[in-house]
Amino acid sequence: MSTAPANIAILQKHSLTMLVQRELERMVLAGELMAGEKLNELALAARLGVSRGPVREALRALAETGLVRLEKNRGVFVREISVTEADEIYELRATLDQMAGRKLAQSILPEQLAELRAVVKRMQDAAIRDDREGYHLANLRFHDALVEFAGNAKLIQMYRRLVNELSLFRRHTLAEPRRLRKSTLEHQKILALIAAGDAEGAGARLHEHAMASRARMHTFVATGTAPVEVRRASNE
Amino acid sequence: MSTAPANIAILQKHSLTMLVQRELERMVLAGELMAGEKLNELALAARLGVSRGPVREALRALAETGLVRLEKNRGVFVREISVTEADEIYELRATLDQMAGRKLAQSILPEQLAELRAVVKRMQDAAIRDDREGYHLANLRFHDALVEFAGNAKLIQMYRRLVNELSLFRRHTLAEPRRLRKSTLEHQKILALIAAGDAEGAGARLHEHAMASRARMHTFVATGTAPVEVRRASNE
DNA sequence: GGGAAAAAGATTGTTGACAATAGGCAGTTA
DNA sequence: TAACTGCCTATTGTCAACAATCTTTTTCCC
Repeated sequence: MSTAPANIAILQKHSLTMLVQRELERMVLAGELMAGEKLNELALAARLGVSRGPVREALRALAETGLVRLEKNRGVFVREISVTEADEIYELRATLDQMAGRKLAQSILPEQLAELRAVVKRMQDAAIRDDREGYHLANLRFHDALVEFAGNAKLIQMYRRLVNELSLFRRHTLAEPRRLRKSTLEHQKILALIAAGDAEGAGARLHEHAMASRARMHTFVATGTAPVEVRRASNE
Repeated sequence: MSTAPANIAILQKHSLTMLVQRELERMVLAGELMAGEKLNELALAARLGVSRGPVREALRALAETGLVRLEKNRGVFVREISVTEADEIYELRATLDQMAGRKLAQSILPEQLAELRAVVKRMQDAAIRDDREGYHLANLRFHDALVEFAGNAKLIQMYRRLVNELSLFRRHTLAEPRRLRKSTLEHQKILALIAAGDAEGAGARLHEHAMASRARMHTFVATGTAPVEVRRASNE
């Protein structure tokens, strides 16, 4: 445990409800609470060292963000995202990505461009090392930063909510090495279009990019395996 | 009051928290609770005939939807939407409208088309009678139906949340009669594009449509009056 | 009279207790 | 054996009381 003064300072700014909400969200996103799992109020309260009140309030809030589902008199469950719903989210995300790309191409600052390039570099390194987890994290960060830099607070809020919900979908189709390298190139291309100020081009490319990952999800669901990349006639 | 059996049935399906949440949302959207107003938990509980528990839970949920704002140890306030934020919402809504139009143009059913045409008819009638309230309602319904018929549950959920938040923005720039008639024509044009299956055209037109209303909002905010329509050289 | 300090009041944050419901178990009946 | 009935337990829904914090009013000093 940490020092008492620090905890006091934290409590002065945040209520227990907010802390519990944040912690529960973390647990869900980290997979400590699994999709479909039933959440016992008393058990959670005991685990977090608070009473049921704050836990209930936090769960009500989380239900609104889509991370949990309430059933009257039956309890709270970590939400399960169906293929249909995941599909809808992918589609929406494609639209939001497109909007972000369009906006960012018209407004990007040098330091933002530098950060995005650094992230792509991390993706590249991860791809070379075949570090799928690292690649995945960098990929998330790339798109999050893209949307963040677009400068629309509501957009980033909605985008993050969608990404969170999607994380409840069955664990990501971990791609094969070839896909990682190819995807890195796609990100570089997107970044180039943004840097060039090509709003429509960047937007279209991002939309495609998101829809392609939606298609891969479908293939994965249908076959139960990562889709085999069709070997292109070109190099590699 | 209604009959006892009916109330029992309602309570069996919905908890007090859910009922309170729904009622509070209604009150906020109806303007019974005004933007910026402080909400007293005890007063609300008394007014609704429940204890503070359900009220607090409902308020936590509403905070997540953006209708209220929480300040620790200070209370809950009906959210106020700044011009900046309204601007962001308008922009996002334009993107979502575009997506809805694109999708709907590829999938619309005869009965959906009929319903949308009926709504436009209501707009037309309201415009002729100079019934601004009626026009406004029909306009809301048109866009809501459009998004609903697009067939993406997440999309409609997001869209409605944005529209709700926007209703907290200072009361709508009630347009002059000429604008009403012109706007009706725009809706007819949009519907025609959708009916013709022109996905890109419908989407683009809807985006424009939403961005124009954003621009009118800005003019309204800047001048404090409804923007005067620039008389076009063409026929009325 | 003005302003700071202190006390009083009001409101929120948190807790524990009670009531109501769902789900499981045993016992009974056909 | 299968299905039904009635208890029992675990869990959720709701409430009221207590503690902590903020706000307002009063008091006191200059």
